[in-house]
Amino acid sequence: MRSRAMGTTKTPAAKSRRRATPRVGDLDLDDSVGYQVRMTNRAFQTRLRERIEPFGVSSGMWYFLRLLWQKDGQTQRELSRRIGLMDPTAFIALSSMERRGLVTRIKDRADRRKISVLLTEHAKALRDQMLPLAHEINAEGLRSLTQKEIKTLLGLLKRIEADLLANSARPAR
Amino acid sequence: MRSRAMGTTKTPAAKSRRRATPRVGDLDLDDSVGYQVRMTNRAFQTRLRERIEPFGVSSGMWYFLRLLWQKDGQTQRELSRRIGLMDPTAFIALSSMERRGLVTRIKDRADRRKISVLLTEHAKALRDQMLPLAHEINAEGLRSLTQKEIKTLLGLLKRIEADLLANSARPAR
DNA sequence: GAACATTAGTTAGATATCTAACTATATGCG
DNA sequence: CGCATATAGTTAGATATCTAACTAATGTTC
Repeated sequence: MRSRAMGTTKTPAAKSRRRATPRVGDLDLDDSVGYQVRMTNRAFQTRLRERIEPFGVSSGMWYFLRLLWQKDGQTQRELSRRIGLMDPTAFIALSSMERRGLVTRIKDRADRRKISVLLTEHAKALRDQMLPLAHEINAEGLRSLTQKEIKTLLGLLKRIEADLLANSARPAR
Repeated sequence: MRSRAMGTTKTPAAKSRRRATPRVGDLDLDDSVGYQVRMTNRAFQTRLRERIEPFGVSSGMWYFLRLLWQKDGQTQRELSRRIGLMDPTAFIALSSMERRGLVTRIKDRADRRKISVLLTEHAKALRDQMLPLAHEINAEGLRSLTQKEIKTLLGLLKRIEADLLANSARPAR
């Protein structure tokens, strides 16, 4: 367990000089939603990586595969927008996917700026093996939660995300 | 809005060839807790980065600062454990913090394997300016949530994290 | 007390992600 | 038409993070 109220107990090591700055709110990490979201995310990422690496798929490729399994032939821009990643990130992920033989990229002849991303037969075949993994990881992480709690959680997280993105300094992507 | 049920509606663009692989559970990203946690985390990270970069502090350094503001002079290992990062990650973060004049590192004379990390005066002075930022970001992200909802959220996230880490393939860190 | 095991830190190499700035193509408008 | 603007993709460079393998110091055990 992470200790709480660390700021107020006088541990031996924290001795003498501690009175230069006044206590300012002190926000314990245990009570920080941002911190906890980060930790939970890392736990998910770690499990995901463990499961999918044996298939030669990295965690960065996973969400692209899932979108492409739903609808093949999307452009890089469409994919990056849907996943919520910046274009360069998508570019790198898709390049490495091409190198690993998961996708091919062909120029759109109607609009030559666009590039359609197409699954290879190999990547298509992975679908039935790999989609169940998503269920497994969810089952593992959510096994102690009721359906109702899951709905609540998703709702709360979406509200937070929306609120954070709402008054962005930047043009909201 | 991200579209749901994309796998079952026939969008014009999805035309002809779509019948190679059978439908297997299809898990929409909108309903995936893992995905949503990831998105919410990214939103937090982005806001955090915007706020703290002007102070010459990167998001990776932030959690170290917060721990050190609570208790100065911890070892790298203690810090990485508390934050939940691997040692090399902490090493890199602390090295860059040293380069930027936020911390100094001195060898423990009793146990010369250990290195104590100490805040510089500059980093100590940042505390009062920067801690309020954490409140601001929380306020921004959580403004539509009640205290009760926040408690619920934290509880659910911690349960998920614990469940995911519980039956880890690896020795649980 | 010498051999083995553990602990703290580090190095190396991979992936994931961002911002900023660039190229190429397409579109719109006077 | 021809220039200005917008869009799709790319490149460059920074940070964050991981695993694996290494060094150095300490602790343990017979």
